[in-house]
This record gives sequence, C-alpha cells and structure tokens, in this order.
Amino acid sequence: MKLEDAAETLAQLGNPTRLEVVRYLVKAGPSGVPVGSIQKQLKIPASTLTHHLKHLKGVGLLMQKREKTNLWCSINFDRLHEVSDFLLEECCSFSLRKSDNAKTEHDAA
Amino acid sequence: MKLEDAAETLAQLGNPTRLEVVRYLVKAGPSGVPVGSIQKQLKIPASTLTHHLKHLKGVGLLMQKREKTNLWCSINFDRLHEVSDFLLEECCSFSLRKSDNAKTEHDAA
DNA sequence: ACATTATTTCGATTATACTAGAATTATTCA
DNA sequence: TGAATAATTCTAGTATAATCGAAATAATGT
Repeated sequence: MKLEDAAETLAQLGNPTRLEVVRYLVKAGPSGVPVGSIQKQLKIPASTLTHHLKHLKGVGLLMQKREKTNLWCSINFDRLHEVSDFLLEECCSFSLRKSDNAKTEHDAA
Repeated sequence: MKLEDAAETLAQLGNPTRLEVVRYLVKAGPSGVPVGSIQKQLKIPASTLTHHLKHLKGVGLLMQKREKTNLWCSINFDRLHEVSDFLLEECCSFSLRKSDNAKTEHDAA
C-alpha cells in the first residue's frame, strides 16, 4: 500500500461520524445494512450520511449493492486490514525491542 | 480506546506529510532523531514541520526530549499499536471470513 | 400512472486545515 | 557577551471539509 493511499484512507477513518459508521458496519458483518438503517440507528441526517458514505466508498472501504429499494452497505474488510497492516508493518519491527535503547540507527545526511 | 480519540489520532495520521514523518520516525527506532534531521531528510520547511509535530504530539504519537541544541523526536510505539488495534479489534471477529467477503456480489459502480 | 419509500444532489453556511516565509526565541559554546 | 545553530511563533493566503434542509431522483408495488 502506497503512503499516499494509506494517508487518504486514514484521513477518511479519522472523522468521528465516519468511524462510527465503520464500526457499525463492521458489527453488521459481511452481509451489511441498508443506508436507512445506519441513518436511523446512528441518527445521522440523510444528506450528511450520503456525504460520508461517498467518502468511504471513495477509498474502497465501503461496498454497496442494491436490493429492492434498499442500498445495502458493507465494509471491505480486506481494505480495513490493509490500512491497519500499514501501521503495523511500520512499527512491528521495533515493537519487540521497545526496551532496547542501545541501538541507534538514525542516518543523518 | 474511545472512538473520538481513535478518530482524532487517525485524522492526524491521515495527512501525507505527517504519515511520512511517522514512517521516518518508526524507521529511526526508539532512540529517535532531531527535528532538524527530519527536516533535511524529508525536505519539509521548518515551520511546516513544527506545525505537524505539534499535531502528532497532541495525540500522543510523538515524544520529544531535548539534548544540547537538538530536540530528539521519537514515536510512541504503544500509541501507534493502540490505533491499529482499534481498527483490528473492530474487524477481527470477521477476519476469518474474508473469503465470504470477497465473494459478495459487489458491483463497482 | 400514481403513491410510497429510499437515497442522492444541490446549495449555502460555517469551520478547520495546510502551507511556508519572516521574525523571534532558545540553547550552547567560545 | 556575541556568534552559531536549532526550533518555534506569527501571520496570512489558500484550500478543503462538515453540516444539513429542501428539492430532486430512483426503485418498487398497486
């Protein structure tokens, strides 16, 4: 995952309303929920919700499929994994040596 | 970790310049690097860098300690873990069913 | 076609973020 | 004290984001 993509995805997750939506969708599982259910449950005005869903879809975190009058929303779990992996990849090489202060490998150029 | 805190932290990580700084600091390891080194390496104007460092410090991702004329910056690995854990916690209950997820009929309209 | 329900677009307001040059402050060392 | 280096504050221009009501569109069932 490229840094720019990771940053963009993290930025979209970094909004309390959207993160709440994401959490709700994760709990809903792979089958997802209709837009209207999200709206009623989380009490987000319809136009505001559409706005945020567009953002989430834009970074590939949200998948949608229409069924009758409802538009079902579900989380792209793979994408969510990619992002958290991006953060973990960066720090896991040092996470096992958190107390190791002896080694210094900063390159000053 | 509270949703609001996670959102705020993710928002700070969701800026390309800051994420680049974070990546650089992670690579530098626990001992960290002076502000000036970050500035030269990543070619970020000093005032811009200070601005971003303030943000990262504000959400507890950055630790600083002065030594002589240099202000050494290092990543708070625990904090970084907390954030990625927040994302993982939300999706790990479904992470074993990723193939289900991939199979869902999602039209990329 | 018409009514019903679901969702989106429009539009306007308000707020916050990014950027970076110039001036300033802070720290150390001779 | 004065010079040198390091980092921050000040300031201002520019851009992007969040919010949500009202109107419009889409899809379905009768």
